[in-house]
Amino acid sequence: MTNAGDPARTIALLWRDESAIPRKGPRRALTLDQVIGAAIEVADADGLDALTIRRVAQALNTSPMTIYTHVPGKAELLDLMVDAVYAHLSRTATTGQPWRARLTAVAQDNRALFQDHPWLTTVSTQRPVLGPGAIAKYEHELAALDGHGLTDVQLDDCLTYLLTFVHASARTAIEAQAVRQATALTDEQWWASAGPLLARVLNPADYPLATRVGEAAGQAHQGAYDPDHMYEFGLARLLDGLAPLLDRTP
Amino acid sequence: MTNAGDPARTIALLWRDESAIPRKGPRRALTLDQVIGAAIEVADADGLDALTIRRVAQALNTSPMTIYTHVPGKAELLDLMVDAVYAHLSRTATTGQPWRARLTAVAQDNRALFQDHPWLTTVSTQRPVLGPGAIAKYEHELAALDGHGLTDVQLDDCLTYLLTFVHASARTAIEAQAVRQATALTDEQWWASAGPLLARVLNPADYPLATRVGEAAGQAHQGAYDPDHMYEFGLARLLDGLAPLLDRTP
DNA sequence: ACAGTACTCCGTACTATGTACAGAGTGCCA
DNA sequence: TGGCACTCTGTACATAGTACGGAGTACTGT
Repeated sequence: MTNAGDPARTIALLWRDESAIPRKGPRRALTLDQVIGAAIEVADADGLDALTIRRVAQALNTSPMTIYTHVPGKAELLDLMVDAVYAHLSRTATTGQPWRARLTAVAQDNRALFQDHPWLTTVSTQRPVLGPGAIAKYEHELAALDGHGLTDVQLDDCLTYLLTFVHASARTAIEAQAVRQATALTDEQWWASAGPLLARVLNPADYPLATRVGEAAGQAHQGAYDPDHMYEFGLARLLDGLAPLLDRTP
Repeated sequence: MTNAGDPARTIALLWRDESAIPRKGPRRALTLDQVIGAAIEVADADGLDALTIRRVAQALNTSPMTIYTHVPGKAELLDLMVDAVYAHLSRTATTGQPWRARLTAVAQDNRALFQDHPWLTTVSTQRPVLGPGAIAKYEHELAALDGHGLTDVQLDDCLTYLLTFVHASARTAIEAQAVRQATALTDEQWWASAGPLLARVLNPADYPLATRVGEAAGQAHQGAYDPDHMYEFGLARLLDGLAPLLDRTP
């Protein structure tokens, strides 16, 4: 989805390169930031599916094609949206604290970002968006890992590993919520409808572990995946896994 | 995307419930499995975006609307596709081996699955597809974790944690590849185009860590994220993180 | 045997979306 | 003051999912 078209144009837009701004023609009624802001509002409110050029234009009281005078296409608009929310990421200061606290804060900040902008879990961000927001975020997060004798490559590895985890667990959480809304069924209702049917076709003796564990997990998390629990559990494992690398220099 | 519509209908389809098969009307020219198979072939070859009802119909030499006599809609078709590929997952036998080997095998099997069916990383699988393939997969994978004194809930937690990791890292790998194909640029070409521009707008002094580490990581992985390296690194950390839970009973 | 009816198959058509194109108007620069 | 680069906008096209309805088919109860 992201990163289509001319990289030069995208980078000029991301960094608001003055030299790329045309000097002729009528005064524009909107700024780029207004377009990006409107797009983010739409996506925050109704998700990526609802993010259409027409919808953004409507929010800005203009015509769809006007959007294209600010942005080459939808893919570039997404890149700009991503960088904009990265720029506003809350960056908890944790200098001097132990590494577990610092990494927990980084994870927490990212988790909050995904909660505020659920669509962010959905956009592909390969060939990472190289805007000022993204770079600043990277700088801040690397700082949380610095000073433990890691090589530069390891620094990047550890951070990527952490962010991948937060991304994935946020994605799961958001998806669960989205499905619930889309279906307009609570998990209990869904199970009430699907459960009996499943019982008719599924023979527990064929899948002893699956039925036992599935039931136990379902009970424990009241009928569904529990995103908060998954996050807590995963983060604890993740930090334990990094300990051998980070506990050398305190 | 997935899990829309009537859960009862979906489950009946997933389990090929005989009692849900109509007894009247003309003999059908296609079986459900043919439809699913054709859909999987399309998605394997050209990705989820290319998976359209019209395309599946074409592959089966029939009309688009005929597909709808087999499947209520595209969402249900996706559920069926997911369960079908789960059913064919390679299940490496590892009974008796140490837990690290067993979990590595589970991860590897899933990784291979994602490589064979890249679209699988993209489909939302919340409110997990409860078909025979998915359950059999769950049963097999739980077995790899069983016998270390974990509670049922912990069993589920650990497995989910592992699968989330494999899913996320596969997703990153696939996305990187997809972008490369879509852009028709190699990473070197892309950087050649974007690099100089970036150098003009980005002041390295503002982001010392980011530029240093970014460059080091870029060099080490020859210009881009290296999915294989990310997977190896992540899996090692992941197993280290699970060790405190699993090393108690051998 | 025969009607009724619940199916399958499929052409048509509606809606939504990204975006190309072209025309009209506007304001900087030589 | 002309010219041209640019903005704004209406129209239009291609591609989706899928609702609808009609024609034909085969199982069911009489």
